[in-house]
Amino acid sequence: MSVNAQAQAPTLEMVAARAGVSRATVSRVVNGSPKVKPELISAVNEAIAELNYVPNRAARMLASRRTESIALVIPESTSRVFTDPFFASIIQGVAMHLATTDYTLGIVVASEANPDKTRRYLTGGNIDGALVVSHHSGDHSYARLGRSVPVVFGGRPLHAEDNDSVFVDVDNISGSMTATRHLIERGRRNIATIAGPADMPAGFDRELGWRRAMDEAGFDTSLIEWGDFSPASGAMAMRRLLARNTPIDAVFAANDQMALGAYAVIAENGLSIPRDIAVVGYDDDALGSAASPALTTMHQSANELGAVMASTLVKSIEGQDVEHQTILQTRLIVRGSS
Amino acid sequence: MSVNAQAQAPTLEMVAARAGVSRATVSRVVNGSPKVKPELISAVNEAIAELNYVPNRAARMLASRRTESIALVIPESTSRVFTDPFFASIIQGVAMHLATTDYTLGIVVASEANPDKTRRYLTGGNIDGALVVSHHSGDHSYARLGRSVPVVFGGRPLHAEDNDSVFVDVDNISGSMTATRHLIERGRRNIATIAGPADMPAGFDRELGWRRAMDEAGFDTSLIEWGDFSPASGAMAMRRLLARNTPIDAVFAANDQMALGAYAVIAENGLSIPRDIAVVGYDDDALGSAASPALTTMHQSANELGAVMASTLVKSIEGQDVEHQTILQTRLIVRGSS
DNA sequence: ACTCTCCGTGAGAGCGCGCTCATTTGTGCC
DNA sequence: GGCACAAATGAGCGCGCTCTCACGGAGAGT
Repeated sequence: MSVNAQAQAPTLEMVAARAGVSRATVSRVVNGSPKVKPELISAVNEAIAELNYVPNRAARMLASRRTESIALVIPESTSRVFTDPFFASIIQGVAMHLATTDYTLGIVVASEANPDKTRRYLTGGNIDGALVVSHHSGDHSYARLGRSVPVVFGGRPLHAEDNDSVFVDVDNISGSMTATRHLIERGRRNIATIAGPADMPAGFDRELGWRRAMDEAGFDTSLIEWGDFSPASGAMAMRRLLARNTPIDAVFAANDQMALGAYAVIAENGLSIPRDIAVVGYDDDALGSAASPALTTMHQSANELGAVMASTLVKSIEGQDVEHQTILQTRLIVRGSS
Repeated sequence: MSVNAQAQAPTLEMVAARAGVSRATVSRVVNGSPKVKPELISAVNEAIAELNYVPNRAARMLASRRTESIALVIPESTSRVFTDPFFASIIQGVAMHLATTDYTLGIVVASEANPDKTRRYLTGGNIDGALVVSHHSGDHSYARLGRSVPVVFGGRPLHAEDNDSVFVDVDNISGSMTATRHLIERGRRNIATIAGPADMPAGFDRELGWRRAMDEAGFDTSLIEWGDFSPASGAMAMRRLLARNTPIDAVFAANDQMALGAYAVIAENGLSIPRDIAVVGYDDDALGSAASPALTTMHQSANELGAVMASTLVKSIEGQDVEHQTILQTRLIVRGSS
């Protein structure tokens, strides 16, 4: 297969000849310049339609020095990037927003062989802007990138001096406070948490929110075990919590997957949700609503995060003013498990 | 923010001057031409390193008439494309493969305002190849696209005359036969299915596989209800099945989400999995393994599908011979629910 | 020793478009 | 009716690169 005929794609020149005008005029029409006679506009448009003309992206980039493309930089191991549903949603969200624009998306996994080449690519005029997302809040090594090209970060910067960089984040701290307070309002007192890794903002902040809400209420914060956000790790953490032989009447898990991992262990131990132990998760995964009982959770959308980041970046590329910080709110979804 | 300095990115010309050679030689080195004196190669490489040179993508595209970018065309409504985890995984899989190449990904949602413009874009020399994925097997309206540019389809083509097109598919039929036979081997006889929509290949084929396996064993195929792949629809389908008051000792659900929806209903009715009703799902969702009991399922990966499609397309763009049909195998994962 | 071949290199012509600047055409005013 | 001025259009250069082709020099053959 694939002799890739490709014929001869129509060019500006051909359209111009057909419409009886100059290239410049066609270019003006294509780019919506206001100062072209209406009759010429329609003549050109006709020619465009007849020839099935579409501007050549490469030529346009070269001439205008704008690439209409942005990079999504993910400083994580390749395998991680491409197995984690969080990143899948981010990518989807970014792609979703860009679909409404003329921008194109390139994905860069930064831990690739040649880190320098990555940086050169990013600063070498191949992209109009970059999105940087990582699970690890420490990784703001791309902060300097912002000097040569607009950058939007996903996740709060770790260092104070980064406060001139633009970022979008989900409000993990107040989200987990909300979740924990909800359990407290339900009359629970011995509220455990299955936390995520402390070196990820989502892990660290959600643990922090739980601590704050517990402190606020004057409750003990020793009931904590850590997982890695996988269902299996949630199950193991739950097992360790129960093994303490301390009263536990509620669990706040840092994500739904761990919460559902805990479900199984709670059931194994002959306990009932929510009667004996109330459970609240985080993320509003599709399956939380299908679990039995349906899982109470905090709704947040990586999808939305990606879309907002993309939209912020595009605005900033186009010279509009943008918020330096955008915090996406999460909301509590109460279901049967609490 | 964003005064976008962008300085002056080094050009081929500058590298040439610095290395004391001509542009052509630098170009040869950059593109790995075999016929350049070793000493010049290293001189050029030095200059490249010193200047931090990276080739300008746009210029390269223009001159070489190769864009190094491919389109992922998804003829579905925008909202569908960007909420369905199936597509997220496909995108991720494609991106994963392309990350190992120099290709860039553009996503096109075909139901956009201007279908003609989409087609013109695809045939207008803006991409080197296209990937077409849809849930709806009927949608091979892009078959003709293959004449101007290499195309790889996700999913089996519906029409026989399409058999010269290249596609990659997961083996839904034999996968669901395997799942059903597994239940039969476990001694189940009244095996129901919760099928997916018949206008999607995944729905249609998985239903077909169940029928074949049931026919093969001489069992009755009347125990069928349809859902839309969502957990809620699985629950409703299960409810309808139970309402028939016919003996049911197993359920094969066309995906894990519906299977887990059924879990809840089975529990509500005081039945036990797998003692009273064995359950098998499809897809190997992360949560299936965390459910209680863990869900037996068919493993398949949209991620892999995307990666294989991308790899096939790139090969075909580069003139290599490719399989016209690639069928990805699925495998049974036996867990506690059967 | 002279020509022939071949390999490595350089010169230069585009690729299709945007944009500046000169030119043409049209309009209003004295 | 002639002039100034504005608006609309066209001519042409250059973006950074690839690629063809011509050229120079080294080795081989007669």
